Amino acid sequence: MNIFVGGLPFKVDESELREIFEKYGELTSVKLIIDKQSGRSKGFGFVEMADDEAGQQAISALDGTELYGRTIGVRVSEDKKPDKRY
DNA sequence: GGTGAGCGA
Repeated sequence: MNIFVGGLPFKVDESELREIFEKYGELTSVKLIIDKQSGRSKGFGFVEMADDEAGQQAISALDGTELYGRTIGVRVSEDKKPDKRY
């Protein structure tokens, strides 16, 4: 399941994001959005978990919690691509 | 820099 993660401190990277969510289940994908203008984190990212129930638990456990002094927001992500058929 | 939505195989 795809998960949106916002409110991240600009100091975290994909490796840290992965470690955080891996505590609740196996991850299949981790994407931390990097601003190409500055090369730094945009403060949010996406995490895909192998198990849907584990993803729900991760959202419930991590949403509203603090990370490096910042309160993060974790939500379910619908899709990253509109459509790829034609 | 802040409540945010990814762009590559």
